[in-house]
Amino acid sequence: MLQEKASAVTDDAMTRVQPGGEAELVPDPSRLGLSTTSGVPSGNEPDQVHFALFSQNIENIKVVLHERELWKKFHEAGTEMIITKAGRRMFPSYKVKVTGMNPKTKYILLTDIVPADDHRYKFCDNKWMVAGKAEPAMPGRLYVHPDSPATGAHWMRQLVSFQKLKLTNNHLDPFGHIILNSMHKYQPRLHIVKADENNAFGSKNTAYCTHVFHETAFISVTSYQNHKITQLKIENNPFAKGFRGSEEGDLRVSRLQGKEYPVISKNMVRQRLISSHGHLAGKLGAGVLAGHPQVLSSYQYEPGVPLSNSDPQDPLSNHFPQSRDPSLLYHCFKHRDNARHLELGCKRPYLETSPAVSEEHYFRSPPSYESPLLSHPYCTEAITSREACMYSSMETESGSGAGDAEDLNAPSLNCNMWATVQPYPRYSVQTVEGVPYQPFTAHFTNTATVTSVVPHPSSSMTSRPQAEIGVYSSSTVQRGSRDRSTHQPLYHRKPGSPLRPHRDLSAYPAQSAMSIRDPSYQYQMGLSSAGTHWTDS
DNA sequence: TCGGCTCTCACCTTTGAAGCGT
DNA sequence: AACGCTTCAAAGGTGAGAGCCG
Repeated sequence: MLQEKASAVTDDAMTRVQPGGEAELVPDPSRLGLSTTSGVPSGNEPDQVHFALFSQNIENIKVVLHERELWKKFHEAGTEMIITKAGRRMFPSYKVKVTGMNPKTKYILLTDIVPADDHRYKFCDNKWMVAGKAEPAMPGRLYVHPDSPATGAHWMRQLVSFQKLKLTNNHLDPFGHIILNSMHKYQPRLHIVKADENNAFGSKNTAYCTHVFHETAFISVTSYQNHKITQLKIENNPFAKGFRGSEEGDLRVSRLQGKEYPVISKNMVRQRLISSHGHLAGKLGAGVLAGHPQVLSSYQYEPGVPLSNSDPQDPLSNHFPQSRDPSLLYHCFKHRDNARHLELGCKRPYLETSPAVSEEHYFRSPPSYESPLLSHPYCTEAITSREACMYSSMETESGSGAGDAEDLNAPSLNCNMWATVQPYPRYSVQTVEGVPYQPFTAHFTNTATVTSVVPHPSSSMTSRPQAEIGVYSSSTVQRGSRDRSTHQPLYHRKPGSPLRPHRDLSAYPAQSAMSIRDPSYQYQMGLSSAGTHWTDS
């Protein structure tokens, strides 16, 4: 039942990816609760939600993944992302070009990373294989773009970059980084939430859309398993330039020779021999990474649901046992419920980090499955002197923490309830392509707060790489004339400075939003069974 | 006890932001 | 205000070794 509820609330429109990688909106009544058996919209059902949805103009928004080709390269090799205790950035970084927004409307852009499935993986014989059942999901956290909320004009002006986002395997991470399990597969998602003054977050009219770029899926690791990924990172990441040296020569040679796999350097050989000489053997052997039946089978999300868009020739399937449509998935829906969730109270917002108070304080909070955004809206005041700010709620098995079923007495469409993290397959929500899709839910409630939050344009909007996608800024950045208004050191945690994982948001007036300078805001949201937020009926 | 796998940490190089002087 | 230089934090992957588990 909960699943049905989830499906009803989440995906009411998806997009097919067009040649350019843009999303084409495809309203899907089936995801509006009008049908739960098929992802194919009938088009016959009266659907006021669609009407409302379109009135939001959300459907016009198109999102293009920046450096898509690079992502594809990684994806074809089986993208791996390092996760560390201190937090590691993603590379390639998640950057998008957004178009189709109303220039004057305010939007909030945020990302989250959800489990792609229920499996734990191991890298064996030069390919990823299912190694068992996934460990319990980490508390879900949201990364809100530091410029949020900002006008459509602002978002469309240049690339929107989430490069500051960090991944960690520290379950007690106080920094607001997104917590992942190693050797698990994840899928980043982008959410665009309409939040202008007349249609604020949490209001009845709030609409959002979710974009999923299939090629950004990755397996989290604590050290690279596939040397091809290592080489791609070294080749493409400026910070890894120092490792190019002779290795690069090897790569260059291999590329020139048109080999699918690079010549393996001494170091690589050594490394692989140490870790698993099977890898090397496989690589030097056939050089073809055949899909593993067992792995592939795990991606049959729904019996009877064809993976119509999966490309059997997609080399990715040789690495990532995933056959989803190699495209952007997208869904929009209109928020219908006025949340009373403010009453529910924010569980432990991560703010200033103080070792003394920190994790213990935070995690001792009563289990609750409410999305952090539910209990605490943007919490302007909360977002302060940290690299990342997030709100949290404790994960519960039953979802009872969300507790307050009464408060969740909302219609089937409820934008205030942003889904908790679940692997895709657990949801019966169907995309147009027949791919179950995980709803993203969270609570955005306080209009005033939202609008006063974080006004820091400029920050992580990347300017340099725009040419790559044909977007240019009227201004140029020159050495010595950098915009130092961004990432103000005032709020930059210096070494040795105390960490303050959280503080009571309620203690800070909205004016304190003035101090929000951090480039990122990461929110923690509850991870629950699908029904946690859908107990309303 | 042993071996394999996973994870952590110190290390080194590069990049870019910040600070300061001109 | 613009520019140039210096400093340093943070980014990257490497590699050794510790810890865990079967």
